[in-house]
Amino acid sequence: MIQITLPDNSVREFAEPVTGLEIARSISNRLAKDVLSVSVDGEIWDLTRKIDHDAKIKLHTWDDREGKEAFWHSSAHLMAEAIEQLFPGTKFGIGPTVDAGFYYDISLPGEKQLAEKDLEKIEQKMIELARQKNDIVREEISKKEAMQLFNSKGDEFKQELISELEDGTITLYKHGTFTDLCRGPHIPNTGYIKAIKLTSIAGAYWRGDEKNPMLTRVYGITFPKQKMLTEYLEMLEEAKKRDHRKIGKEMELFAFSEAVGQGLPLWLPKGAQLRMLLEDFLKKVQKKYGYDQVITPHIGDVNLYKTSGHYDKYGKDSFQPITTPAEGEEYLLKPMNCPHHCEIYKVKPHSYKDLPVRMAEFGTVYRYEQSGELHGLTRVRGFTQDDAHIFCRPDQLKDEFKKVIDIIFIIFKALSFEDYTAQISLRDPKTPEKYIGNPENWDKAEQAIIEACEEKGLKTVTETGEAAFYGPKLDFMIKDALGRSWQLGTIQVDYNLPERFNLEYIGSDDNRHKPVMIHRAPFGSMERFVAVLIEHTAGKFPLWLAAEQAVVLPISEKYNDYAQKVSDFLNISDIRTVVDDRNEKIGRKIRDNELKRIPYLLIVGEKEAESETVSVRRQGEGDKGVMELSEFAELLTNEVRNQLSGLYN
RNA sequence: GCCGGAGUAGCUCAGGGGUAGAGCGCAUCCUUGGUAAGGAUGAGGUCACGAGUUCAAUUCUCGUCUUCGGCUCCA
Repeated sequence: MIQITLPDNSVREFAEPVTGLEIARSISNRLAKDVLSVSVDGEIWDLTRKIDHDAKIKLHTWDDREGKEAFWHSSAHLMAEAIEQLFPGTKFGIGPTVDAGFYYDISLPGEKQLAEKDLEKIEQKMIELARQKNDIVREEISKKEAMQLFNSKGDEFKQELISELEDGTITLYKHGTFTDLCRGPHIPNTGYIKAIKLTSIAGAYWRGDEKNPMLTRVYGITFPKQKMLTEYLEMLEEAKKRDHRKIGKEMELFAFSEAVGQGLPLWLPKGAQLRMLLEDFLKKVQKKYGYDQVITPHIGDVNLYKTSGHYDKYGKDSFQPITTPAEGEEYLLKPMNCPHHCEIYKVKPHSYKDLPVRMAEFGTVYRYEQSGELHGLTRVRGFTQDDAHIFCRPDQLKDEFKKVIDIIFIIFKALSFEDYTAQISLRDPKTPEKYIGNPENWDKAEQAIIEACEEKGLKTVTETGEAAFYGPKLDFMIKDALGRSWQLGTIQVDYNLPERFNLEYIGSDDNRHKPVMIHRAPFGSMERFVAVLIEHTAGKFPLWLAAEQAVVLPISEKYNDYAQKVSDFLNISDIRTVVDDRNEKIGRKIRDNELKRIPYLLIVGEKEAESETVSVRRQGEGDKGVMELSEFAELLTNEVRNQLSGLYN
């Protein structure tokens, strides 16, 4: 008797070894149709593999990551089969799954290059092969046999992979005419794959090392239903519409100019307005939390960055030093603000009573990012960090950390960022050489972060080995409406710079002590934050951030004067208002201004002019009825105040 | 930086060895209108830049720059 325990702890008994598929069938036919893979005592198996011992299992369908992975992994094999049939002699690297789909790294025979046109041919072939419903069969093989097999195929990539595997653990998967070295698991047969889209071709170095030959990487995605592919493609279209590069151009927020240089954003008036509103908001919050605003230059003596250690780390990847008429004098565009802030700390001696010192600056930094890495506003060569450094006593660390978390909460609330994850990055104790500072301090800092998060009720994920070389950190990742994850805010503990800059305070014991530094940037950088904000809101910013909060639309030119009066009144009431006095019909003005994403449209004609009112329309929501001017102003003021309540409470 | 696409009007894009087209936007005029596109006329382009092939290049070839998708690197 074999006892199979299901996730709900119910137990099913089978007289003989049983496959995942058979178990699913014993539960329901529907499940048998949907199931893609099975976990057996935590290990993911093929559905067709016999379970010959008592086990805890879980059946995975398309709704589970494990199910999708088996499906896409099999799809990668199917693609490889199609490519091998179309281009005999192709060598194969690796073909794993990714977040959305899969890829396979291949090396085509001779000088053959794959072009976009070829993708369609491969898709066709894949569909043809999928329809054959070939069983995907697992086979255990000795290392020697495996080597011989791929040697006969002349595939040095697979041989390299095999050479690193242990004998007795090597498995092959076969279907149709194709055999691959693979750990699995796979779906039972290729017929499950109904809809196929190969999405792109890219170059990729073998094993991710630029010293190795470059392979051709083919990306694709597949689905068990045609309809799912259609929906996926529609979702991609939706994502394109939200792209901050597109919206930024459309709304005239920012631009790039070849004449100025790659990766150097130009903030247009409306983008600058948006950015300044964000900065002013954060400045107010920071003031409330006891920060002092400072200002430092854009360049600094190269020795400053040698002291800080940034020269070693960024020097070769950065803009080259600026020389001066003086012999041997060199300056660097600053890659970081912290060295300057350390020097500010050193301007005068500090008593333990002065701490914490909190220094904030919207500091613009320059880093020579690789040209291929530049991307809209999310990765640029000159950007402004909403940087601040907190110099505190070790006993203040946790408290200060908690206060920074509070600031981040206020910001997230003001921008309705609800779906975020917080990641604690700790050092990897196995590689102490990667980190500087003594382990005792590291322990204290890591503990302080963990406790601060707990006390703030922050749900976190912990990643070991992801810490910066100088200290552990807490990062905030925001998911946009399409589920893509972006890293924004960061809080980092640093014992390194106080050491390097020899920072001190006089303790109550009259001795000199080293302060602890916290680096923090709730937005991360203004550029990236605005990019994410654009994608999150699709350009429909919350009222408090809209460059134009209301637009007055006169029904005809006869009411332009009244419209101007309305606009003047609202502007005096601190509501950013403009007038659309173009010679157009009201329907046209409504359409154009809706598309400009202005939150409130105020229609004024004969009735409104007589009664000193406005007819209010909310962007995306339509007619809201007629209101007194003062009533409308109050409505907006309250809405803004409500959005910024974190600041005022 | 590497691999592969792309660069035509302000924007989105079509075209193609004989010096260019659409829609939107813009300008002027008509229209003076009540909740998502009123009408007419017109102005805009060294077809990214440089070289080569050719009687002739925006079109073909090469290089450069920029940009897009990846890779690598990285806050």
